[in-house]
Amino acid sequence: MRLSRYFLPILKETPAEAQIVSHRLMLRAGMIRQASAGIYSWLPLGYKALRKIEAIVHDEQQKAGAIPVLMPTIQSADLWRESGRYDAYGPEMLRIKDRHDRDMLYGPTNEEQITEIAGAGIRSYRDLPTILYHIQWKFRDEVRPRFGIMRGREFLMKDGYSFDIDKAGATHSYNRMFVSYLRTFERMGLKAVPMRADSGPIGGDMTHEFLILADTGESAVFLDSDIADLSLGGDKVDWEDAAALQGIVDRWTNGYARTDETHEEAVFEAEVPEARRVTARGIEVGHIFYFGTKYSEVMNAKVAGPEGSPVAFESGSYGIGVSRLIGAIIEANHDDKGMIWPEAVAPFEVAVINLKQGDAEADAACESLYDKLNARGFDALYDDRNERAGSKFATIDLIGVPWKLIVGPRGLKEGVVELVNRRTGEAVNLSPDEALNRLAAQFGRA
RNA sequence: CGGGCUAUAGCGCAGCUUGGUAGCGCGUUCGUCUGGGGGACGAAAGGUCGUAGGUUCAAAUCCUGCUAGCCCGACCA
Repeated sequence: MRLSRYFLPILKETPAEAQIVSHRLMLRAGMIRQASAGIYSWLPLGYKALRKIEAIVHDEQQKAGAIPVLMPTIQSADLWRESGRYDAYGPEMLRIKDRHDRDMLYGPTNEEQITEIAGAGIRSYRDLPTILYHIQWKFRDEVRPRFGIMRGREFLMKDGYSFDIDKAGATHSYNRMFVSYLRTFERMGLKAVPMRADSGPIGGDMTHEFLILADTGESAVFLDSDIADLSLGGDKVDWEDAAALQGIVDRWTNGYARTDETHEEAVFEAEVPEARRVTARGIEVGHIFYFGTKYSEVMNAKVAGPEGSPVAFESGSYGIGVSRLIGAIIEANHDDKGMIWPEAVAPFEVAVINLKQGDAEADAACESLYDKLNARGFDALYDDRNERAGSKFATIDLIGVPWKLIVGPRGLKEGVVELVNRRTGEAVNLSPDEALNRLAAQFGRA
C-alpha cells in the first residue's frame, strides 16, 4: 500500500475521551472511529488488524477440529424463551421488534441458536464429536461501555460450541479448545495465561479464562511465575490423542493461576513459593467452559445413543474476544512513540520510508524495494508522501510497523538502505537485496 | 443503576463569572524556502457555539427541559 493513497486519518493530539493507551493509540492511528457509546467503525488500518487476527483464529480453530459456520446477529425471542434466558438475561440484551411486532433480539451469544442447529442436524452419536464455531458480531448493552473496543457494546467474538455423547467426550473437546487457545494466543505473540474461572451455578472445574498480562488489565491476577513461563513452542499437536491433550492441559493447570474472582490468598501462599508468586493485572481474551446438558435438556436437543434411545448432548462453549484482542495486543505491545505490532498480526509488516521524496534515485530505489516486497508476499507500506523524514518516522512508529526500510540519498551513495526493528531499535545498513533477504528469512518467506 | 463532569472548527482548548463583531494552538489548502526523527515564513478556507424552548433591544454567555458523551463505583467477552 502506498501511504499517499491510503486512508489513514492520524491525530497528533489525543482525543479527550480516551483514557487507556490502546484506546488512545487506536484513535490516534486512525484505526477506529466512535459511532456511538461502545460502538465503533473500523477504519482501514483497524480493519486490517482485525482481519489478520480473525484469520489466525479461524486457522487454529480448524486445525483443532472445529468447523466454521455463520449464524445471524438477529435472533428470534422464541428461541430464548425455550431456554428460559429471554427473561433471565436482563437489560444487557438489546431487544427489538420487527414489522409484525414479533420480538427479536440482537444476539449477545449463540448457545440457543447452535443447540437448535445441532439438535436438528446431528442424528446419531456416531456423528460426534462435533465442534461448531463462528466469528460474528455480538451486542451486549453494557451499562457503561469504556476503554474503546476493549469494552464496547458491539464486539466481534469467536464463539464455539462442542457436542459430545458423554462427559469423557466433552472433556476431550474442552481440552482441544484449551490447547487451541494456547496456540492461538502464542501465535499472535501474546502471553496468555489460563486461569481458573468462576464456574457459577454449573460447578466443576472445567472453566478457564485466558488472560493477557498487561499493566492496564481490568482484572487483578495471581499466579505462579512458572505458568507464565510455559510455552508450547512449535510442537505438533495430535488433536485426536485425548491423553496427550490432557497432559498439556494438566501442565498449564497444575500450578496456581487465578483472577481476583477465585483467588484465595491462603492457598496461593501455601502452594507457591514466595519467589514465584506473581501479582499482576490481566485482560480477559478468552473464556471456555463445559456446561453439560444445560441447553440440550431444556431445548430437547438429542441424538440417538449407542442403545438407540435419545441422549442429550454434553456441551461446552468457547469464546475469544476477537475485537478485544486488538486492544489487548496494543496494551501489551507499545512504547511512548506508539504501537509495536507483533509480526504475526501486524497490519503492515514492513514500511519503506523514502527520506527524500522527489529525489530520482531515492524514488527509484523505494519503488523497486516496494515492488519486490509485494512480489514476495509482504504486507508492505510505502511512505511516499511528500513529508519530511521526521514526520514519516513518527507516523510509521505510531502505527507500529515492526520493520522499517529507510531509504535516502545519503545511504544510496554507499549502496545501502537501513533496516530498523521497531521493538529493539536495532538498525543495520545493508544493500537493498540483502535487506530483502534478511526480511524474507525473518518472516519465513525465502 | 448510584456519584461526579462535559458539550464552542477535523483534534486539543479559551471565551461564559460581569449578555453586545466567536478566538488560540495543531491539522487542512495555496505559495516560497527547505529536506536523515512531528521544519520556517507568508496567505487562506473552515463554526446553525449539542438540541428545544424561555428571559432580554440583544444569548456561546442567564434560566428550564431534553439528548449525547466522559470519569469513579457496582456489573460484564
